[in-house]
Amino acid sequence: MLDKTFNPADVEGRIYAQWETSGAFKPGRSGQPFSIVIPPPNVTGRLHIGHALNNTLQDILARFERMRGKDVLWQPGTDHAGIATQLIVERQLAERQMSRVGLGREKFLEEVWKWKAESGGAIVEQQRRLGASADWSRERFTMDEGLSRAVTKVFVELYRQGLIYKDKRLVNWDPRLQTAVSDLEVENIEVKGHLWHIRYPVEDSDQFITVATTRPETMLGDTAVAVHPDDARYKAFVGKMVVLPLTGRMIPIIADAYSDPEKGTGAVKITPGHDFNDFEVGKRHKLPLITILNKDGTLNSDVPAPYRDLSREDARKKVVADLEAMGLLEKTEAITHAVPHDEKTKTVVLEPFLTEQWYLNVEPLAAKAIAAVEQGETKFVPANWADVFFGWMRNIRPWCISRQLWWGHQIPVWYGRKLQEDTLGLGHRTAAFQTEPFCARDEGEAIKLAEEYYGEKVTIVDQTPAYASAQPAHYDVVDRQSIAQIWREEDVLDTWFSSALWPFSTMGWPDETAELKKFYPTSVLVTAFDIIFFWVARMMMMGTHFLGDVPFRTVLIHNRVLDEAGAKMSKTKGNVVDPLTLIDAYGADALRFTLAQAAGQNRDMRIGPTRVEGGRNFGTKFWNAARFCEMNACITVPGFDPASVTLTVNQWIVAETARTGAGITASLEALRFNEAADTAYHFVYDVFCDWYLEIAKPVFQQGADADKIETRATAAWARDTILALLHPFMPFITEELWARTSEKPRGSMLILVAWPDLGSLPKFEEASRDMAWVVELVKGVRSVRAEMNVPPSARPPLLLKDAGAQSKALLARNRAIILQLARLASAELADTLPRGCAQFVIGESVAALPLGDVIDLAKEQARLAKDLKKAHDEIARFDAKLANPQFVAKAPEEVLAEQRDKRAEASDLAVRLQDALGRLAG
RNA sequence: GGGCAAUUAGCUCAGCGGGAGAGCGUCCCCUUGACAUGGGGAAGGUCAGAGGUUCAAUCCCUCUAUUGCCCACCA
Repeated sequence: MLDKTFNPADVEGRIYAQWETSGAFKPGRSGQPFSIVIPPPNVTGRLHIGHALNNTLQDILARFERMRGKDVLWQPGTDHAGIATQLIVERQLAERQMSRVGLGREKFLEEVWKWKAESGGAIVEQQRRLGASADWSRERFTMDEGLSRAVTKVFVELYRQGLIYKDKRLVNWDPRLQTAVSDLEVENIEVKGHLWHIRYPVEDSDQFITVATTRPETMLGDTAVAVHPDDARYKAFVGKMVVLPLTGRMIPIIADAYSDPEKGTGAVKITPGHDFNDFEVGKRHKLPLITILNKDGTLNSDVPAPYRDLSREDARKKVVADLEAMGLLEKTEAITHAVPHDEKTKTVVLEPFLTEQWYLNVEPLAAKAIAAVEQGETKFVPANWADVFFGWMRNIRPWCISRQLWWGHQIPVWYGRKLQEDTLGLGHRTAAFQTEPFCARDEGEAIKLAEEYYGEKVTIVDQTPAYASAQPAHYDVVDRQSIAQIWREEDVLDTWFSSALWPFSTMGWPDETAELKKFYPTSVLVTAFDIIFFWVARMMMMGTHFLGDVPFRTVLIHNRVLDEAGAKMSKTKGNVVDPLTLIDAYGADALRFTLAQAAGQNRDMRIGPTRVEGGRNFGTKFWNAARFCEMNACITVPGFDPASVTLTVNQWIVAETARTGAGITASLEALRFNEAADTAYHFVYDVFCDWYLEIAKPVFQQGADADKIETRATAAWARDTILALLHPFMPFITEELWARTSEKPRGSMLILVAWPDLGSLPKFEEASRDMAWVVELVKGVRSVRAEMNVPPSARPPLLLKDAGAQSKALLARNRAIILQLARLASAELADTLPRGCAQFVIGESVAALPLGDVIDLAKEQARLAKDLKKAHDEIARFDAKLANPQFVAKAPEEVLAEQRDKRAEASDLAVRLQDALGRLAG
């Protein structure tokens, strides 16, 4: 006997283990391939509600297609998440009074791997808690050996194709981590700031030229002032020099169209070393470039002594104060402006900083990816996301792929240098310090390349020699025993570089594996819109470039999960909804079903305890329906043919179940999860429980034996079918019921049961018409009873007046059901109605409850009058339409006929209501 | 500054060229043998506003307003 409620905590773990050990998650069946790669979460992360949604949708598809007989590969794994992970480990080291630099690269990486081993399983365990049916035996990690091999191959090939190159230019620099970040990792945040107007004295005059800036400290690196060539105010100044305050340097006033006369003062300070635009201006005018910052963001030794080693913030204050003291600060305006921040922490202000970095010229790759989407080889769902994809791809810029981190794929480039023999120990030949990059798959190949290049033996040194970038005066530290040396590039690759290969690197590429052949391109990628650029676009580029085919046929973009109040979840706000807490409280099925129901196409979804409670209640409802079946001996009958049932109610539920199954199937095929979930929800509540099981009750209690047998078998069939249809959404509760609602153990777990094939079942149209009439009649009685305050315990008779032959037959056939559901003593035909009836119209008939003297005449009159008014309103609406000659002339015939029918219906209704009112009065 | 999306019942959202839907909440009734994590009934909406297309517009088009998001080098 089933308990009154389902207790998820008792069964989820057990059932999950059964699935996993049975091999149900593994591919290898004979059907058509269906594959999904999971967006790999950060290996040391924890499951948040966004993951829960993302994984739920994938799992629904995986389970659905598996039941449909496809050979499903759901590829799981995790991402090494360079910056995030390195930061965590550094923080832990700091707590132990240790540091990354103090440990050194090798030891530090050992620490990271240790941490990965400790915490790396957590998120995967959480995905299991959710019920994810991924093939864990294939779990991959972006830094594991196979994937690293793919990364190296891709890098080397792109390098040799000339698409990867090193360049010295401004990058977005994170002074805290001391690494470059890509454009995408920058978030411009509006902050309150100031616009300082600073006077620069013009040489040999008592005049000033005033520039406006939000970053006054950068003036220490100014190398020009630019004005617009057509700006009459400043024409006379062009070509003159100004004395840069605080430094005394002389810098030119130049004319450049970059300067916008409308903005600021119309004259703009040019700092090529610390501003992307100024960098370009500097190039155009061959201006010197001065870097004023150290890598940690403090001011370096190229600024006047009072400012050295100050933080950016302190330097700003001091510069402003000093200028003010000198009377060179014209005014200070309070403004709000966008300032580049680190996209993840949103706290660190990034600086444009001149460094040498590795870049990938993505333009040719983007062209292929764009073409693939244009040709429909990959489809976006919803389709409008393709425009977002196109918009970015068509304006794509070189991707800065190097990071000054230790945790990540170390760039497979070795630098070599060769000392001229005659310079050994002498220290005067700069040529000796020329370095040459060798891009290679491994050290051996690098040595080979270098030896070919230098024509002599090469030795490896551990890391960049101190003298590699040193000045010639340091010659004497040279290791004289080696003439030619190579050392490996210390930088690592952007995490997204390896993620971009995920769809094929996880399948064994670059080897030509059976998986690749069968499962690439993958069927669908399920992800959120915020990583279209970071991830989707880059997978598209790498896939089309290296595999010659797109990585996925469909990209399903789902929306973000907000908290119940509609706010974005963030740790700082403390409104993060933890999916594990929800699973603990309501069960994984409840969370999954709620997420699926909320997964509309357009809007962000709001999820919180009250919503999930609804999902839990749904599970309980169905659980109890199954419990009712169990109590009434509804046992799955092997070989039962739903097409063979004879009772109206059974024919009806067979047809309704088939309709529901078709609806869910179509919705899932179209990736409309909310539609599929809603269809199931309403079928269970409104059809199966509220009507079918209620009607089955009297059958089970006092029906004929043959009817009982058929209804039991049909109920069991319908229940089993619903279990299967619900399984993708609520795998645990359905699996548990599947196991517990059969006398003998079933042959297979539900996870591998075939998706219900309902297409060939008869429609049972007559039974459906019967039931529609019964439902309408019962609802009519209930409505009257409630409104007329007929006590629930009272069992009045029902009289049916003016019934036609069909209604008479319907009443006769379904009398028992009607009496039970409407709580009536009798239901008979009548030619006339006694006084004091509560009446309602059903079809051509009038149904009446004779209430005698207890009837509240005024109330009944009002009720009927209200209905009558409604009918009259409708008639008026249809008349207006039908009286329009344009409508009659132009509307399609079937629409016209439909409108006439409806008009007639409303008109008949009005007549009968009028009669009823008349009887009431008379 | 450019782009995208949204605006439907008190709240959260579906829907979508031919008679306005769900969940939650509210109100009334019911502890009836599957389920009170339940059942029955009801109230509640000129589908943001203004134009246009159409025989017909909540739905298509344009504009406006409001909100949210994305992108952008703005001193």
